[in-house]
Amino acid sequence: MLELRELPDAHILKKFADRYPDADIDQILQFLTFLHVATDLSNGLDRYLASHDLLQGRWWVLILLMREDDHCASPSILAEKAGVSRATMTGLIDSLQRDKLVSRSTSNKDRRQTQVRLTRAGQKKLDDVMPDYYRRLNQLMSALSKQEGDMLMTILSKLRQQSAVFD
Amino acid sequence: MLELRELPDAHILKKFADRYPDADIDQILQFLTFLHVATDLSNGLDRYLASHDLLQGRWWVLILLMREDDHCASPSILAEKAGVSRATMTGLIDSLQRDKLVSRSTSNKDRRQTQVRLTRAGQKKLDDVMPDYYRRLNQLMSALSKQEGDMLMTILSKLRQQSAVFD
DNA sequence: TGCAAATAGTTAGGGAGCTAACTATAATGC
DNA sequence: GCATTATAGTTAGCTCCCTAACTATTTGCA
Repeated sequence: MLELRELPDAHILKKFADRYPDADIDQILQFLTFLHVATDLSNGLDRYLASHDLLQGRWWVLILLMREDDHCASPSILAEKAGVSRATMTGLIDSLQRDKLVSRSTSNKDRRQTQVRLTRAGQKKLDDVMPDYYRRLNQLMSALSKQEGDMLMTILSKLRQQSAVFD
Repeated sequence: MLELRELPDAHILKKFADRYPDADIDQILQFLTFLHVATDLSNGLDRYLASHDLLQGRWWVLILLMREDDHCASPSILAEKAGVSRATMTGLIDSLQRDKLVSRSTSNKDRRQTQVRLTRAGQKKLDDVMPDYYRRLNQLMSALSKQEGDMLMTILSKLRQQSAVFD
């Protein structure tokens, strides 16, 4: 996602609105600011995770595995839940396995399937990362009042319902 | 940014809250949903732009050039305003130049500097892309009332002020 | 039963982002 | 006035994402 360090000022917005009459300045600012702030936060999260030799993709795989009662899942399931392609998941699992945070084994029932398992080192990695992550998240989200938090969820839900507008 | 197709349910959140006492379930859901919706919209925007042979990075360079009165800027300025590294900007300009949407020329005043200029074809590309983009944006943001739009900007501003929490 | 279709995972190749190192030019300062 | 330092841009090599194509295995149906 683009960082968009310079949002348009009034002069520029007018220039675009003149050439493109459908442009609605408030809507443009809301949308671009939304993407801008989300990108900022996402990059910030990645910087924090990088200090623990993780990034969002690898981190999320560990979390998905910890969610499972037996700490196991197949690459396909992980790919689907993480929202990445199976090919990308292969790479993420490769790199986590290299760091011994997960292990791979072939399923006995279906020899096409691989079982990915969270190792003890993987659980320890999460135990290192998560408490501080939650503390930082708490600091971030405490900037919003209870009402604002509720309103944010309402707004996000309405935007999500429109997510096909670009298709 | 991660797509996070499966947000946690109550059972999973409890499991994490038990192991990590600092976890605040509402805050986690707000934050993950925020990143999730933003990623959805960003991916949607990319899909729309891809139908015009653009992605956010290339598209934003064209917009930044159109903002300038003489439709010119240096790679450094463009990199700074787009929020990408100068190296990335070199690649974006290379590919836009290959498609003849921008041109490069060396500045006479400072021979280290390059002038990047929006070509007529580049302007035409924007004229193809922007009206429909604004119409789709209008449809998206019209899901929010005036109050909700204002509240969104307030919330985003508060979150942005906390963007250093992950540092 | 045996062959076609479906499924799981990986590999190959491409795009866009990054940092670090390099080249060319300009500015500064002894 | 020349050497040092700073600046503009590019190149090289990395990550992580993608799609398409490939291999191995299982399923299903004639």
